[in-house]
Amino acid sequence: MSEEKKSLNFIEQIIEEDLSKGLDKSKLRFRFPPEPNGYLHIGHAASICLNFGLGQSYNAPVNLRFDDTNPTKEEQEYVDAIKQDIKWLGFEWAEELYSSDYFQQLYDWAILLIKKNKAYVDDQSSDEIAVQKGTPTQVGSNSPFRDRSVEENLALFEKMKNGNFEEGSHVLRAKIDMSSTNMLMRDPIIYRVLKKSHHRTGNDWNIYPMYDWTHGESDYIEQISHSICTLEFKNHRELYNWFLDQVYDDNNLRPKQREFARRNLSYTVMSKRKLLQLVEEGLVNGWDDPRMPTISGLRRRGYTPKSIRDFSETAGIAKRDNVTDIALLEFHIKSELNKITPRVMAVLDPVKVVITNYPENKEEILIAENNPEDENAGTREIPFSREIYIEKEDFREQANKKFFRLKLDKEVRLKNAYIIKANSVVKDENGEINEIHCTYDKDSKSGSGSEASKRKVKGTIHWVSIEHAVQAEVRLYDRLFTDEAPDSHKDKDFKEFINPYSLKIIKNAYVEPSLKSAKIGERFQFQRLGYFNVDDDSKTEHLVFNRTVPLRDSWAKMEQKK
RNA sequence: UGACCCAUGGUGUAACGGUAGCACUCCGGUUUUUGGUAUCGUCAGUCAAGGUUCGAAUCCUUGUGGGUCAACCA
Repeated sequence: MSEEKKSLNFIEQIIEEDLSKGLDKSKLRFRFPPEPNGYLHIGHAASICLNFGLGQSYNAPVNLRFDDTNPTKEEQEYVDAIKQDIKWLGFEWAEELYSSDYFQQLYDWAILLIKKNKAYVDDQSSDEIAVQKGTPTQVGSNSPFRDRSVEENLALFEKMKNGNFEEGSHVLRAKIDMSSTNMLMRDPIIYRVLKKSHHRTGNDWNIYPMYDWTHGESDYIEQISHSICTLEFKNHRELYNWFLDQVYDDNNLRPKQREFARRNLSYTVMSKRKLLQLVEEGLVNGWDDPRMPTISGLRRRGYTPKSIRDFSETAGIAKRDNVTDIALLEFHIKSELNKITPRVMAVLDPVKVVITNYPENKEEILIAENNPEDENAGTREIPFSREIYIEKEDFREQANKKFFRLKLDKEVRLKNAYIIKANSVVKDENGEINEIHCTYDKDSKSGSGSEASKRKVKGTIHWVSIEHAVQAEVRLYDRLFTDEAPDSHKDKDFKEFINPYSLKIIKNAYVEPSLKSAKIGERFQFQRLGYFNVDDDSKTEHLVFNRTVPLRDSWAKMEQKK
C-alpha cells in the first residue's frame, strides 16, 4: 500500500517540532477547558476534536477541565450537559477536573506573589482602575496603592479572603507595567471579592481568581504540554507566560499556549451569549432545539457523532478567521446517513389515488429493499391496496416532458409496486383535486421478473396505502437565519435576520406501517424526501419525525431556475 | 493614531524556496424502480507593489484589507 503523507496542521507541526527538539513524547498532555456557563456548540466541537484527536494520535491523556472561576454564571446543569455532549461525540477524557480544585493552590501562589512584591491590593473602584488603565494608544498610570508594603498587602488580602470587604471594594493586582503596549499587562486583576456561592466550593471562598491567573497555573498544575485556545486569547499569551514565570520550576514541564481560529458556520451564530439570548427570548425551543448549532441541537436534529467529527476533520484548523459553509456539514451527514439509514416511504402532503381496476377488498404484501447501499440491510414488507396517498406535487393534470411524474394519460411507477396510469381527477367545488383515478398494469409488479415489470417508465414515485398508513407529525427545519453571517453586521442586530420559516410543522403526514414501532432517535430515509429521525417528543400513539436534512433535489433546482 | 495576529478559487484547507493540490458548493454528462446514490467532467485561486534568488504562495520591505486588545467575564 502506498502510504500517503497526511499533511499536518500548524498545531501538529508545533508539536512535531517540540518533539524533535527533545520533548519526551510521554510528556504530551492536552486539555479541553470549557466554562460551564452554556451548552457546547459545533464551534466547540472543533476544539474538542482537535484536543482529543491529538490525544488519540499521540496516545496522550486529555483532561476535561471545567473553568469555573466565576460563580455568578456557572451551573451544574451545564457541567452535566457538557459531559454528555463530549461522550456523545465519542471522546473520553483522562481526568475530570475543575479549576476550583486549585483555589487553595492559587491562593497560596498569590501570597507568594505578594511576598515577592509582585502583587498588591488596590482599594480603588472598577471605574477608577479603568481610567488609569489608559487606552491602546495611551499609556496608563500607576495606582496610588501600588507601593504598599508587603505586610500591608498580606493583611489586606487576608481580609479580602475572610470576607471583611464588600464586593468591588478591593482587588489583588499583579504589579507589571502600566505602560505596556499590551493592555493586559497593565497590572491585571488577579482576585476579586465575590460573595457568591460556588457550584462546587459553596461558600468557602469570598474571593475568586480571574481567568488569566487561573488558566496558565492550572495548565502548569496538570502539566499540560500544549494549551490550545482560540485566537482572541493571543494577547493573553504574554501574561500567561508572565504568570508562569512566577511559579515555574525547572524540573517541571512548562506549558505552552497556542491559538487557532474558532470555527464559524454560515447561516448561524456561535457565541454563547447570542445562543443564550435565542433561548431566553423564546426564539427557539431551548438549547436542544433542532435548529440550534449546539451539539444537543444537532443530536436532536438527527446528526451523528461521526458526521460532526468528519466535518471538523475536513474543515481543518488554521489561524485565519473563517465562515465555513454549512453545506460542508450537510455533506457529511448526508454521506453517512446514505450508508446507514433504512429507506421507507412517507407522504407529507397527501392526495388520494384510487386504482379503479384493483379489486376493492384486496390487499397484498410487497417486498421492499431496506437499503440499496447496504447488501446486508435486508428487506421488509409493505401493504398495497386500492387506495393510496401520493404527494400532491407528484401529480399534474398536464405537464411537459421534463415532468417525470404522474400526469393524465401517462404512466409512472409506484416504488416497489406497480406501474399506474392516471385517467381522471375528481375535484371539489373550489377546483381542488380530491382524488386521482388511475388504472394499474397488473403484470408490472416490482421484482416479479415479468416482461411488464421490466418496462422502462420514466418516473418512480413513493406512496402509502391509505388503509395501512400511520398518521404522524413531521417537523421540517430550515436555516435559523436568512443571512450568511448574521452577526457580522455592525449596524444591525443579528436577530433581524431570523428566518420566520425555519420551522414548519406538518400534523397530518402519513408513513408506512413499518414505522409504527419506530423509537426515539432512530433514523430513516424517507425516500425522495430526505433523512428523518424520531424526535424526543415522539410517542407510540403520536409519532414525531424531524427532518435532519433534505435529499439533494435537482428537480426543485431546475424548477427554481425557471 | 499603538501593539499583536491574519491574507491561496464562491467556501474551507494543503503545498515549509522547486509542477498551486484536496474537499465542499456551483454547472454539465453517464447510470439508476429514490430527479437520491455512484461515476465522469467543466468553471474557478496565491491582496498589491517593490526586493532577495537560477527559481517566491513561501523569505524581506512597504502598502492595502480584515481581526483582537481599554470586563472586578472566560
